[in-house]
Amino acid sequence: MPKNCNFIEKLREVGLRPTKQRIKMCELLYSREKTFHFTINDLVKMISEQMNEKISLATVYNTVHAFEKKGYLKEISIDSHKSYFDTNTSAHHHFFDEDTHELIDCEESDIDKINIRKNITGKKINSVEVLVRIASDNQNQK
Amino acid sequence: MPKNCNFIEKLREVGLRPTKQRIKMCELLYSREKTFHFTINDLVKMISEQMNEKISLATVYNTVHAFEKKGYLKEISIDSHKSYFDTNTSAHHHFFDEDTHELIDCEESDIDKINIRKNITGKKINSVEVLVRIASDNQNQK
DNA sequence: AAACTACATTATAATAATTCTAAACTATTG
DNA sequence: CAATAGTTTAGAATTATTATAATGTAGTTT
Ligand SMILES: [Mn+2]
Ligand SMILES: [Mn+2]
Ligand SMILES: [Zn+2]
Ligand SMILES: [Zn+2]
Repeated sequence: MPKNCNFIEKLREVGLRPTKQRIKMCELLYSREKTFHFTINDLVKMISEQMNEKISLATVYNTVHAFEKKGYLKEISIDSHKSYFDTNTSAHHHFFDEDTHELIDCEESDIDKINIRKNITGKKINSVEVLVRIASDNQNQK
Repeated sequence: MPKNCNFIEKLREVGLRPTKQRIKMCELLYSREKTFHFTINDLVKMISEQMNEKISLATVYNTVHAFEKKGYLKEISIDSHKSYFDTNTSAHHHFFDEDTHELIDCEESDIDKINIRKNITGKKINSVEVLVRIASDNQNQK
């Protein structure tokens, strides 16, 4: 997604009508310097706090899924009780903090390229992603 | 989990009362040669098909979570729309077939040991697991 | 072995997350 | 400025999961 952005054009490019609601959501999701992770709940809060107008919950779901389908968002399944989305849509690795339930992106350089030796006939590999579960190290307290 | 098994003893060992329902579920889950993956729905079907008596849905949930807490089952989050459990409770890697939504265990030898170069202060690594998403290779059709 | 107690099971209700519905609205096309 | 196809909306419906509270049972005590 671009930086300063003509979101209207970006939406048109993939065949999504640039409605008021979609443009607002683009602004919230893609105006930051860094990509980030959020839940639908987070996003609804962001919208109601930072926007004057309301967006129907159904539209938030619709729009998130429309963006996901168009490759503007990626769904991350880590915690079966919570569904995360990621504005970084490339295949990448994550740390998941089991204390805080925080998702942290892993830099390319933090993990060596992974070699899959098994070949499943008729199937191609779409992505290879690592999940590193972390938690506070209580061993370490002196 | 053992092979031929005194499930009663196994349950007692971890402080779970060996009730009729729990023993039945142990039989379904731990009498097979190979470990396997299932959803709550799968399990409910298995129970109603292979058992003469019924088990309340609440008990299925309670028992699965009791087993999970005691380390007899592991929850696998891969698809936010479905919650999988695994009778293989060790940390291990998976293939996920995006066509069939099938989870396949990855042998130890199929992926090299993963080296995490990033260190997050105050946090220890609990597990490192790889998810390889696969799908049918349509390129390959002649 | 009867009684006791703590824990477990059950049917059902409640909750939470997500999707559906159908009417009202709006961006785009001609 | 129609006409049209796609979109938003409030609210209903659906689904998965958890809570409730009455009943039942395993393990222990007498
Ligand atoms: Mn989705
Ligand atoms: Mn769980
Ligand atoms: Zn990420
Ligand atoms: Zn597995």
